[in-house]
Amino acid sequence: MGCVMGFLCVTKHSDALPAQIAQSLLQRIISEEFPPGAMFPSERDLQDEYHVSRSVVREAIKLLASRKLLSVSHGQGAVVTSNFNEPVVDALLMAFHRAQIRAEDIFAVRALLEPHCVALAAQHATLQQVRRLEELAQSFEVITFEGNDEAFRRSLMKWGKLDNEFHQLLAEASQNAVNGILITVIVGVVWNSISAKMPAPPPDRFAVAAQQHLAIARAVAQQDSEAARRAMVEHIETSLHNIASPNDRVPIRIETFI
Amino acid sequence: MGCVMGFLCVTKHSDALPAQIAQSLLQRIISEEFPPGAMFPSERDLQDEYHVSRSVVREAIKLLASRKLLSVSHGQGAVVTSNFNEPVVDALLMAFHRAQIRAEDIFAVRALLEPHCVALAAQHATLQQVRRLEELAQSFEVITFEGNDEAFRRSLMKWGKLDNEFHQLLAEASQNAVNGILITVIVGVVWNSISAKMPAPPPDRFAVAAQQHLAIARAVAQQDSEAARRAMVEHIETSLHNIASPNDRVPIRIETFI
DNA sequence: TTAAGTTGACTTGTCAGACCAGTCGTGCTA
DNA sequence: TAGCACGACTGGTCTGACAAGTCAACTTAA
Repeated sequence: MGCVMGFLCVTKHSDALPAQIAQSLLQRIISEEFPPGAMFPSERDLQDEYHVSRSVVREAIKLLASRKLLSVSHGQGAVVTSNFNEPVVDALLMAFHRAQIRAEDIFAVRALLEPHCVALAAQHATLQQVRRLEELAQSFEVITFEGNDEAFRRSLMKWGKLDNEFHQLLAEASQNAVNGILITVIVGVVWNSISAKMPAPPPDRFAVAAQQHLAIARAVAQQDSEAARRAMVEHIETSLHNIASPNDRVPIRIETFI
Repeated sequence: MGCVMGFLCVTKHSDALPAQIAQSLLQRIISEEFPPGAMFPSERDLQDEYHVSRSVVREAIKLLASRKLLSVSHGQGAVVTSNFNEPVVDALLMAFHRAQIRAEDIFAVRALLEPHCVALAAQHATLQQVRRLEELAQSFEVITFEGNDEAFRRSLMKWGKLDNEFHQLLAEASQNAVNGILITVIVGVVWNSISAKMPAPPPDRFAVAAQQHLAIARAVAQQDSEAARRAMVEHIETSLHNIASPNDRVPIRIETFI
């Protein structure tokens, strides 16, 4: 009763039991006692271990799951996911929606971050990263945007997935992890939100973007920072026009937030 | 039973009741049916309204509270906070800790974002914003960093609060809300995390920073974008040396995460 | 009249135990 | 051997009870 962690036995019995247990569990996740991918103890087990009721355990688990640190499924149990970027995307999406951010503003920031980042990447990218980058850049070309709306959405999703990886890879190669996380997160916001509602543009728009991806990859491969920077500036500008109108607000997709 | 929103009555009874209700409530928060600061319905009321058990309602509320959209206190009830930036700070803190971000990397990104931002602010700041900026810049000077460690922490906290507002105000004045949110969030990370563990530096370090704040405010007041940019570059550099060693990792404060 | 204290009607927090509802492996049966 | 039924897990929901905190209205004493 109010006795957390057994021996630790917090006597102060007036404070958020679920939060305390969630904290304890989080610490055990961070310390890799429960490494990513591992099975999490069942609610009944935790109930016994912490000597609290199952409701408390459930709320604690819910707390962690809402941060996407656990993935729980009915009948099976919970597994540790240790997903630390997605919660940022979710929260940022919310903040952007709240502030009625325009697509234009997002791309203005990207136009600041990414050229700088790609210039760094041109200096620091490993051979392996360059190879993957070129591979990715080439795969944009084979995506076709013909057909009805449903086919367009499918293609768009494929494109978005590649685009995510492309920009994320560049960010990683820049050797500044903050850059990496911010760009990953912002690109995530763009694809999670804005692009979901974009109208189908003329197909050749994407051909231009595909060429730009190739140009960026080439410049990075040649370690030409300035060319890379220029190519990225151009690409960001094109992207804005491709996937949004400047005054588009960030639409919220509540279903992904909870 | 499994019948959400009364008339809506989702017959599919196999999926995350609490999440559905949290979604519904979130929508009602966003639509300002429950405006920020307003009292939230009690658990029993919601239980009746949605025709589910209290456990389900509690979990739904917990979901929203964990996103800091509600603030619930024992015996009183829950109030709507609509706090959309803090969740980003929390999540980002987590992501940074996970990626073992160095303080240096954070300040490298600030050195990219903030000078650009302050240059815009110099062009777009309103008279009111300029006044407040100068007011803030002056109040840094009167903070003294003498005395024992506890006194130092108190002064540091006061400084941090002002610093937060100073940089946030500049970000707002830049007229790019994305910039505003990102900078607010990053400054939040810095003050929430790194500065909590900083050792007490020689007091005159802060005097230099105070002077820089004044220089920035002056440049913005004179609408001199370039001077503002230069002053900010210098300031960011000083700040890094003031509040962290370059190789400091972002420490995690789990207690604030849950 | 005023100040302090008590009571009661709220609120959220926790507990216990029951049952429903999925998932998966075991072992029986055809 | 292929397929099915069962049982032993898992999480999901419901119920009703009580503890614990808060606040306002009401009483009581100065």
